[in-house]
Amino acid sequence: MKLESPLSDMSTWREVDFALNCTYIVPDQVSDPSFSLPKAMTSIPRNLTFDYSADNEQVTGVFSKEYIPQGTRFGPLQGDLYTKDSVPKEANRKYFWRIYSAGQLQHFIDGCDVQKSNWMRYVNPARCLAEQNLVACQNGRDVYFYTIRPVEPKQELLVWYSQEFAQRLCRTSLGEVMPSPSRKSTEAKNHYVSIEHCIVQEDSVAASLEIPEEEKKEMCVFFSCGQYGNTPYPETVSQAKLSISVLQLIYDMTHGLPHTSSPTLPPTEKHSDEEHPKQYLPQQTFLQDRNHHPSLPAPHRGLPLHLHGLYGHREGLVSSYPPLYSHSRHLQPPYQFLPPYGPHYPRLVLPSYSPPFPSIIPSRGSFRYSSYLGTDGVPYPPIAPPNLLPVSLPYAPSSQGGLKELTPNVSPPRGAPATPELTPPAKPDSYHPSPEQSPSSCEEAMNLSLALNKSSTAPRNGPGHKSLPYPLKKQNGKIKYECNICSKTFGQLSNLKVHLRVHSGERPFQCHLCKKSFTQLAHLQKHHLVHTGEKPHECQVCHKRFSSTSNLKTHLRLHSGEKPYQCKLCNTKFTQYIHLKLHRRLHSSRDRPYRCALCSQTFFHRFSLFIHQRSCCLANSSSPVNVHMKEMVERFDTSQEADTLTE
DNA sequence: CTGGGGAGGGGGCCC
DNA sequence: GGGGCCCCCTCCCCA
Repeated sequence: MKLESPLSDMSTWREVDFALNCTYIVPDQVSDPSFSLPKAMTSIPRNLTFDYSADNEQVTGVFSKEYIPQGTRFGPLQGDLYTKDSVPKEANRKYFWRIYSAGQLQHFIDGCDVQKSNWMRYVNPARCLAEQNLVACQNGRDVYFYTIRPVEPKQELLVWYSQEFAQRLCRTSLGEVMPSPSRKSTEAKNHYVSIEHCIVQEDSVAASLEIPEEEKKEMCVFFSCGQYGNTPYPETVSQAKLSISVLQLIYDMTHGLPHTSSPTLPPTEKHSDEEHPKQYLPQQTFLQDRNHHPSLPAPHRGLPLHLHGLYGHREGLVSSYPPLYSHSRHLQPPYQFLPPYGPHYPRLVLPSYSPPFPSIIPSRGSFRYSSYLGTDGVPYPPIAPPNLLPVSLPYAPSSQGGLKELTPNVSPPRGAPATPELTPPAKPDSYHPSPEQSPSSCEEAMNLSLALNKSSTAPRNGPGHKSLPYPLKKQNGKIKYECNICSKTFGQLSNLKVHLRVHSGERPFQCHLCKKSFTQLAHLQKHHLVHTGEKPHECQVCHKRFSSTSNLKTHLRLHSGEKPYQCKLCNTKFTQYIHLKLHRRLHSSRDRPYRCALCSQTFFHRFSLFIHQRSCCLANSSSPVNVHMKEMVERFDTSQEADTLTE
């Protein structure tokens, strides 16, 4: 059984890891005030679309219009903000999201009001892992949705909480109310039995684990709640306990039982999704999917919707099967993280994006960090030192509410899995959290700025944060402004501010005609030529006209005969670098002259071989880190920078 | 597969 | 300091 899907790589991520390592940022559409629709409708990004009910009266879900890569961030969620004490009495809590700070509930984001909220309110909760493609994370004080797998065109976006998110909810919602399985009371044992009976039947996964027999049941439950992999056992068990508690709460709530009764979940019934399209599945399907056991049954399809924890009968979502993501400390970067991408996915977050082999890269002025974006423009997954990261992003999407919704839609259960207030906030230590679940780790998840730079003197706030003192550096006697995300420096603050849009996803300049938006006015102005057909730049030789000087310059090479890009293997020359790149693919690996004596891998450049032998060849070749290093070396080897190096 | 054009994005410099 | 202009780079599309 292999657990090497891209998802398995993200399964160990904490919320901060999503913030750090997400590959693409998709900001909301900037609402046009002339639209007669509320922000919740108009803010939807271009690559998404709504699905409507048969009468076109209500939004029933959010679908992708095109392929969306794994590791894409949407958000943040917008809405009214309420503190615990300022929640209006008449508030509809079904769209509440709870925001925590230092383990304490800090405020709610209420997505109910379509004028104040954004499109994310319409994202439906996933019924099982198999269909979940978004994970909700609290980064800073915002909630973002990250794609945890590629989303195919016309696929519905379905979200569920991150592990940490769910744990916060559970911890504060359940408190001491739930029986702790660790007590091994009769009650708890019954609890185990019923859970096992209903959820963990035929589990061959746990059977394959080398854990004490008597504890496999706990593991099974744990697996059923979305956990898997080689998470250290004690931690795993604690997760199982938590999940059991949540399951029980859901069951009790939906059966009108007091929390402490032991559940007897209904027997398996077979219903097709067609018959009950919106019924929500418990986590047995997680077990199947995650562990590649397609043959395993998927019981409990007959469970009523609320039993699956989407929207409780009182208010909002109940977190019934949250723990999708282990918060294991053994974070592995998402090395298989680079699917194809589309034009809507700007390059983004490159935390501390120094070259991968800084100590051995020759110091050349032309060797820019952007080289490591790869020549195909796809950023490498960063190897981010844990103390360097983007925290809260600097620019909140512009909020232009004040519009009227034509077709009000405020009725769950369709809608995002909000985080309702189930019970009064619990005492922090109510269920003996493991070290991983300690308030400190909780704080880490919720207040990234505190968590990440505790030992650093670097500014704790995100770029563009109000209080951000832009880090200054002196280089050759000149003041440089440093980006605290990617450490790139700029001679002028304005340049840094523009640069920060790369990370924030802010695109303040929008084309009135096609609604495309840009980071710089000049780009918008250039773009306008697309619509006007204007071509201001004329070739003096053939009088052909071009919209940009760059394209004219490329064109002029045709007249001059200049072909600056040459293949080192066959000496073929090209006028454009992209052509050389495509050409080079034709050369098979045997054409690469530099071969590693240890692993037989070949390279175009000696220096690549040098890097390879000192970085990844000798290491365990199957480790994700090493796989990533190999990819980096491969990209370097085929990059323009490598060509410019002297032997 | 090659070659040409179109378009977008990042960043430096100057006003 | 902010904005405008310009250049370079990269990628995509298509013949």
